[in-house]
Amino acid sequence: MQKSALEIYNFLNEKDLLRDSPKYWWPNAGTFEVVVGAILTQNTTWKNVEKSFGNLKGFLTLEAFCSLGEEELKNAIRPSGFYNQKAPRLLALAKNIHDEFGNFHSFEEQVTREWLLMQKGIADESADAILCYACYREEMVVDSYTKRLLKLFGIEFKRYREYKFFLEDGLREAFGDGELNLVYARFHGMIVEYNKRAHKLESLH
DNA sequence: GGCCAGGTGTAAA
DNA sequence: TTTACACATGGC
Repeated sequence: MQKSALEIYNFLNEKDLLRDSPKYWWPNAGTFEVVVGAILTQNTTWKNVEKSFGNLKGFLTLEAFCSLGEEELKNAIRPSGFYNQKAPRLLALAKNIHDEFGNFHSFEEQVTREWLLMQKGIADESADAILCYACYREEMVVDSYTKRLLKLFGIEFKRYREYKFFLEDGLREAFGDGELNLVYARFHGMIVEYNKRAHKLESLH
């Protein structure tokens, strides 16, 4: 029953789950928009994040985003919920990125996981989402879908990092260095798509 | 009408 | 360190 990370990867990879997705799965990978999306999607469906993005057209660069007022931002992100806490956290984060790194490109090259974890509103999962999909780092995201899927294979841990290392280490052996960022990015993407689909079809498996 | 969504911060034991 | 709870809209 217990499977390796590679076996789970292959199980998902056979299903062509990313057929309609971008290369890195997350929309507009490598842009500041990923940072905003990582916060907005916390305990929120992506559909509702897209509604907020629709209200933020023209403001999804670091510089433009910093020019938003708090009330203005709250209004725009209302569809994604928790807007009273997400708005100030997003503005503080954008301002800190600008003050610390100057522009998004420098942020992408220089930011560390530790720096992200110091920001209010960012914990393990959001930090890894930003590192993996905005900064192309070799960090794999673990979310509730991931834990749910691994449980189906009889795998359960207590801590976030145990899940993360189980998956990262298992794939590093199989793929080696070089394309690990892409492998991690797509692995997490497949896990999310599998759950979305499984939910729709009552039960796959 | 109730439950859940691509979580996080805080307070209290 | 662990647990409990607030945060909020929208879809089914």
